[in-house]
Amino acid sequence: MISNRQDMIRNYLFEKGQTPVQTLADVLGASLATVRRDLAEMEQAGSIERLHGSARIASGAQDEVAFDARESANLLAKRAIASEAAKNIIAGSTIFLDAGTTVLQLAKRIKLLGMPLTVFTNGVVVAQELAYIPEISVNLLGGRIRPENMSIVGPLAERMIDDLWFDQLFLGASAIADDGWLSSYDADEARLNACMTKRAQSVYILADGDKFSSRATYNVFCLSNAMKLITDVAPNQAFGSFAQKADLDIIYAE
Amino acid sequence: MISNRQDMIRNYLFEKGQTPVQTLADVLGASLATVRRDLAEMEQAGSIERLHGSARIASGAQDEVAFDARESANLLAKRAIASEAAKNIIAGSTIFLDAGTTVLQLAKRIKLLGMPLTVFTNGVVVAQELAYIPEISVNLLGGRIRPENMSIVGPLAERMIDDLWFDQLFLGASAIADDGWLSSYDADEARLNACMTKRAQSVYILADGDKFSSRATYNVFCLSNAMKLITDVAPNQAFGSFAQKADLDIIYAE
DNA sequence: CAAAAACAATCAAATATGTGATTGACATTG
DNA sequence: CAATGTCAATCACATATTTGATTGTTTTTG
Repeated sequence: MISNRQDMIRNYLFEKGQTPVQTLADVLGASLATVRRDLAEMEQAGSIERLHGSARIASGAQDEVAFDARESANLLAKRAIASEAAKNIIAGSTIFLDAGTTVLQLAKRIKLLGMPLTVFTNGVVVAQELAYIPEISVNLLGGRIRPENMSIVGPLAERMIDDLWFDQLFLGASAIADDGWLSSYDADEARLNACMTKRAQSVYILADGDKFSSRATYNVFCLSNAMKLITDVAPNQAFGSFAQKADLDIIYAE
Repeated sequence: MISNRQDMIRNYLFEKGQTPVQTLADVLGASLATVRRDLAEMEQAGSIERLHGSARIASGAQDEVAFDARESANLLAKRAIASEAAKNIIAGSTIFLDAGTTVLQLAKRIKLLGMPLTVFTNGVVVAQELAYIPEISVNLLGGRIRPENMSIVGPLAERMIDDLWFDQLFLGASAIADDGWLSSYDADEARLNACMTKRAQSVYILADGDKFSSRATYNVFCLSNAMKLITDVAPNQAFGSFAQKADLDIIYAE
């Protein structure tokens, strides 16, 4: 249970910020000595910083923890959606995989497919997941790395995508409002996602139930009946009426 | 010693290919049961394939093992060279890091520098190493991923590099012949490396002693006195005379 | 500078893990 | 289909690791 407790410490520090060692020991039901040992290890590994009597997430590791947290959030739903999405992939085609955590699960599914494919992606982790599969040729967009989710964004990436064409695009969503608009927390990412949809034959949006009825800062585009939405639960009334009006193609996983 | 033994199995299978379980048990001095358990784990993890009575490296994992092996080969020398190279980096500059295992060690050193930097690289692992450092802006070249060392190569990468300019370029070398020619095992990588040198103010070549007096298939370029070579041991007679004639700038680490 | 708190180091007990031998089930081969 | 070899599961034993208490030292703070 060692790594488990360290994960708990990480998560606690991430949520509550700087915390006294005593508090951590209380919360975890472990002794001070044990907590201190864990903290020493984690400091060595660079994921936290210790002060006298307390600890906090290392300034550089914030994004890393956040990414891990998002990856495991609603994991079962993401897996189900990914499996459903994978059914639509045909051997020999050229597909684009977005850089979200849901799409990362799709990459893990694709790995098991054993199909020849050409994959483009702007997700560094996605690329790494597929790189060693001999049947799959993996290409990465160029540009600035956005550490929050290890995605590649910026003008260099946008320009590169303009010269490409994909059979299928698999896009994760940060937030989907009831009026059908997708939005993102990062301006560059929103722009890039919008660009992608213009360069693909067919577009799949992957979103678990948590993403509905929420908005992020930057609009990406509005769902249309040219796209397919893959999700795990039936959306609410308000979105449902939009979906019906827009004749939206919704696929339910599991 | 658990992971150690599994590493030994991996390496043995990598060198000798498909091997009976009995042989592995003999070589490792462990019981059949233990070896089988290890094999079961490693199969689960996807790094090997088991047949009846024997095992071999999984077809997809060849490159991964080879990369790990290269990373730990002559590690101390690489670290020393990396430390020496890091001394030349000045805060606020824009540098390019190649995708080799020696340069990966340099990235690990840079991580500890705590300097603001703009880093471009064609090494996915290098990019990942630095991505979470807040002071450092990391940019990745776009293009095809060459799984052998997780580098990005190909025409897309070459085109992208043509629009960029770097203060310093740090280049790893696969092989350095006695006549001063660098060479590489991959055509694309050789081309890309050659391109890089034209886009940088100053060029540093990082090469441990193992790289001297050897040649790979594809020529990259010939060392000149416009470049600096960082290495750990004095090269041999033949190379020495070339270095003197070319007025080569050689920096010795450690 | 003195009191209080936090710390690292050490130790013994508890727990977890790795290990080889044995068994019966399964697969391969002639 | 029979003989051989390979396998996964289980057991008991040995070894490593984790853990909390205790110690003396270091750091902080009033």
